[in-house]
Amino acid sequence: MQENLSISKATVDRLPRYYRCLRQLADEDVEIASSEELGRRLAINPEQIRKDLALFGQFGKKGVGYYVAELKESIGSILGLDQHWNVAIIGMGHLGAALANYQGITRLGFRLAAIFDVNPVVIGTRVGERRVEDIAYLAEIIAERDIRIGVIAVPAAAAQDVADRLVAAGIRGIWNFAPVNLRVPSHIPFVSEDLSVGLSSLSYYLAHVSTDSHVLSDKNPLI
Amino acid sequence: MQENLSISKATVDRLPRYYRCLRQLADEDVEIASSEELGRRLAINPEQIRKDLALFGQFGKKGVGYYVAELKESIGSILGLDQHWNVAIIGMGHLGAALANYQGITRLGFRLAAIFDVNPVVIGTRVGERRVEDIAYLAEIIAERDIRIGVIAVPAAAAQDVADRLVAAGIRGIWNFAPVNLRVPSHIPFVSEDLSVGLSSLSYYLAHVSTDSHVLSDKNPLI
DNA sequence: TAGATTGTTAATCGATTAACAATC
DNA sequence: TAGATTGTTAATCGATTAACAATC
Repeated sequence: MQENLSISKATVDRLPRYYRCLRQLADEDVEIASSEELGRRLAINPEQIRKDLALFGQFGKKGVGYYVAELKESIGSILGLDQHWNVAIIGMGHLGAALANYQGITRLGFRLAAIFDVNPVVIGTRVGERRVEDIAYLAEIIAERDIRIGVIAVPAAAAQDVADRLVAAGIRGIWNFAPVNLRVPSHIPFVSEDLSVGLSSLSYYLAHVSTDSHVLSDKNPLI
Repeated sequence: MQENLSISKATVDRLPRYYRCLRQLADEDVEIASSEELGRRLAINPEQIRKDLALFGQFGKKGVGYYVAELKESIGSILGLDQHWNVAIIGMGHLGAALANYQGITRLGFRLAAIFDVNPVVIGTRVGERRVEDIAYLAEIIAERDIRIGVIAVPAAAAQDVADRLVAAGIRGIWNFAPVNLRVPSHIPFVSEDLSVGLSSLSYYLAHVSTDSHVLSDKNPLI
């Protein structure tokens, strides 16, 4: 894990996909996989995969391939998934509820350590194994429970304020679902999921695929 | 909108962001915006924006900038948002419910025309203005109501089957939320939203930012 | 061993940024 | 007009693909 040069965002975005694929392979009791096989499953060039992996070390065996279990562990550790960080979700609307129940978070090794809302009607209700807490105690609880990641699932208008409070409380990273361009100090990594981008770009391809069929013809540009 | 050459995925992914920004500007009653101003708001280079827009036509006025309302309409039309396509959501778990209540879908001009599930307990219940229908009638209803986009919000294990049925029913595009690599005929555009990718890459930056702070230092690689 | 497949260097491709003439 | 800002061409940068020597 001793990379010394900057890893491109494109590579970082592929790592989770490698990880998921390796877990699936492990579930299927596949012990060894070549870059060729991984590439087939992920629709990614084998060369690309080998190049990405080589940035972090020598994980394969020439003439053999990659040991699935081993590589899975290595990538998990590169992604920091073995650190079991505590996560808080802020905003218990429909989306917040979906995220609180989202298996993926715990399956990746994160712990849902707190759920916050402003609405007195919602505060105190049970969501899964947790109880919704008053956002007034945000800072205290984040510090107390060593919460590292804040998930913003509040309406757009409240998002920047929540982000500011999270940063002030010492959060390490932000996963944002509000459709706004958050302003966050540059040392705090954050990822924004804007669902409308996905739907709009799908719409674009729908609007253009029928007339300009070559737009999508060769080399499917969608993931 | 008479582009004749393939537009890169990178550009298509930026269009929705331009669109959202223009709508915000319109809400603020801003009438004219330069590529400089748009760039500041979106953290995108002005040159990039001008280049992207120029691929579709000449929307700006030299020495002046872009007329917000006009450009908003143009980009909306490029994205196909003026077509008001009918959408169906398949799977009424937590995520499906969140999507059914997601304002973004209707705000972009899509119509939620059907909601499907397999579970007899869920079928018939109200979600917003619609009633959940039996997935057994998927094909008929898609044809009857001219539904163009299918949103897959079922568990991973069921996703490929649902995709196959959507395709057989004549769906035009698929918005997939199940964490699987769907196999879909190449003429059907689809976009997959894998939330675990976003969370994992955030985790990566968290795991590496403290020790290798230069990884994120200049030119924030996150959106 | 022979065949297969990695890790890595070199070549290509595409996307971003810079520069500037055109023009409002 | 002078100043500002677009549209577009050229230069740079980065990422992907191809090729192949190393080696299991």
